[in-house]
Amino acid sequence: MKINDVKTEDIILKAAEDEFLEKGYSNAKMLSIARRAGVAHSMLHYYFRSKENLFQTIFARKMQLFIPTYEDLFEKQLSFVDVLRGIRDARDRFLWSQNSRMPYFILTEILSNKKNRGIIFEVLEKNAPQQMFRLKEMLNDEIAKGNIRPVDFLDFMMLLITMDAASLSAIFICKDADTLDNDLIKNLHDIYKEHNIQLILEALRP
Amino acid sequence: MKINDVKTEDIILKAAEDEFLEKGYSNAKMLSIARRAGVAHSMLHYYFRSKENLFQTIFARKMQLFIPTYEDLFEKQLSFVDVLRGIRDARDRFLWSQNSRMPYFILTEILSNKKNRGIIFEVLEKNAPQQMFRLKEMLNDEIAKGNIRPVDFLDFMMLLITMDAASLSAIFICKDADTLDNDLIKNLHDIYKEHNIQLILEALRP
DNA sequence: ATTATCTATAGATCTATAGATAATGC
DNA sequence: ATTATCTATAGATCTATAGATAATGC
Repeated sequence: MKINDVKTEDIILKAAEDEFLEKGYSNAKMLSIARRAGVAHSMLHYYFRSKENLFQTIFARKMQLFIPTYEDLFEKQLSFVDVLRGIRDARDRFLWSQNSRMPYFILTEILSNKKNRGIIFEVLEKNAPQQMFRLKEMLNDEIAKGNIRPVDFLDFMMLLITMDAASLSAIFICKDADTLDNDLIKNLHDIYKEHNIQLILEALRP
Repeated sequence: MKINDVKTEDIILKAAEDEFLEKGYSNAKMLSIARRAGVAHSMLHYYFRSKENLFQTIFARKMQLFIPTYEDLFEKQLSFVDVLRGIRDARDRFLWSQNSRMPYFILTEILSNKKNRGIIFEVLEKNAPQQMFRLKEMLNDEIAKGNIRPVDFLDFMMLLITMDAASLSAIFICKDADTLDNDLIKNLHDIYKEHNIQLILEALRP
């Protein structure tokens, strides 16, 4: 039974993930998730109690993939901007690779929902506390040097993540839209990355 | 009766607009709109037949405000970039002024929904056909001169609107978020405007 | 006589649970 | 004996409409 136990639970999680990403929390339906998973919908409640809980479980897990391999990033004595670039690349890979609706999802369901907004930071704090600490140190260093105006660390992170998610959402919408060729989309994607960092640093200039 | 007729219809429209902007199409409820408007919910169907229709009616009307006073923009012999800046400013004023959830709404309900995506273009084409024609001419001119790679006019417009709506959504989320001061938000807002145009022109370079 | 408004309710969903039945571990 | 699964259904909504009642125009 243990074997089947794990399997069913995972099948439900996968089905729920697809459903939530595709339709967002409110439009996602328990019956639809059950249908995707090929189980009776009472199973969703058996394993996860409620829709709310199923959602939370998925995204606490999903967000863990947000944590990239930061290990070596701080060993290289990189400049602040280069560290930001490194982190952004990891974030970008995560947002872009998984499912092209992911950035859009992060923006609409996580960032714009105060109740869910903390999830990202909780996961970061929990899974990469040392890296967060190092980054915070670097930020405060820049502030002390007068390169950046005083800003709260979490606000700073919020800024980075939100701008990224928004840009990638826009690119996803354009990609999915009409006759725009892939070449142009790739171009946009490459260019936004550097622009977003410059934009934020500019906005944070004292 | 004519007097009361118009009033009720407008009260419903206003209530529906608030509800749709706040919650999005799916989460908006007819009963909730009726409650906001202070009328029996059957009234919504009396005037607008269905939820779908009510939505369409509101946003066809709302989107008309998207059309700024472009009249003088093309008289001044401005460069292509400056025309883009002028149009962007008008778009920005519209998105920013109305209701701070407007950019977010445009992104999530209009742009990311294929069925609704045409609304913006329909309205533009209907209410500012000459300006659209002039802009199209300018774009094709830039393409002919080799400053911009060949791109469909509607795709180009889509790009501009989507990037703007996304950036403003991000800024709105940050604004609404935490302890970020208004100064910083204003900075971000000022800077993104020029960045977005540069980003798009860069991405469109041949 | 026509138009506007309200009350009541049909018919579809949707989340969640109760209770029966099947599968596994000991 | 315990765990997993299914069927059936309660209880809340939600959209939409039917039909009665009130308000206005002629």
